[in-house]
Amino acid sequence: MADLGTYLRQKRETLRADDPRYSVRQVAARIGVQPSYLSKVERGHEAPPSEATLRRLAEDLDENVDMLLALGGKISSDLAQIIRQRPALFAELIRDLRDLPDHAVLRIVREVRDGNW
Amino acid sequence: MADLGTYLRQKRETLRADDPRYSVRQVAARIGVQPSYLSKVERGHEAPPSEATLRRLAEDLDENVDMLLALGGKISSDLAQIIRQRPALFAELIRDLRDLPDHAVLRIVREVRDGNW
DNA sequence: CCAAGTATGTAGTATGTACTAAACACTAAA
DNA sequence: TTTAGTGTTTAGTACATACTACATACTTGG
Repeated sequence: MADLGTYLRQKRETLRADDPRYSVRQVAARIGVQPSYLSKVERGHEAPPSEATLRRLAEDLDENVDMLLALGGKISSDLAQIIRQRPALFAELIRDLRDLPDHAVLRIVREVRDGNW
Repeated sequence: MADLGTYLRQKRETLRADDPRYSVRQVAARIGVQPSYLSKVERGHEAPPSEATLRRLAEDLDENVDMLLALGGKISSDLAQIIRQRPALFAELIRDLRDLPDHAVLRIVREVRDGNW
């Protein structure tokens, strides 16, 4: 997978192709950071932004928050909290799911959602 | 649930009841920190230690690592990495599991382990 | 009672996180 | 040709994290 900076730049440039509102400066202004900072993040000259800033970026660029956070080396604080509430249980489950293919995990998601538990 | 400091002190004092090697000084020496630091952590006068230090503590006190990390507001880095590899998928699953009772989650763990997927 | 071991108080530090602020250099339109 | 917008460079900052080092005070077995 691409690193955060590369991914952000690519996405922003794509949006910018049909909308000039997606310049570094204007995106930065909308999400509340300095353009110089966003520029550095996109080029990997700066560590990934905070969770709050990544959330605003995800919204502005219409991207999946959990994905952007992951690229920034972070995990959504609401997920972290859920895990911390039952650490041993979730740790066991997640480690067991590490090698399962996507479709198998998705099947579990669906079963849980259907209430078969 | 108790906070990290209280929990650590309780556990250490319990061990110390039949083994003088579990004084603040001696535990601190074994896990490689200053006794003053461990003392402050146990009394909640200091922020939780790093993941590495919590791991050494867990081993010395024979405690569950994921639990101590959770009490310290952290998530094991290996779990974080597993989640970051498939962020959207795991995010969905974990949020769906939030309200499931322990026994239901355990059933999933067992099914995954039995290879019924 | 005193010496050894115990816990704790106070002060300070190195590194990382998450940015800001201002200036600079380029491009294209009016 | 200047001005409005673009991205970038450089320098610096406020706060958090994760401790250390040393001094002080308590406690308990011999």
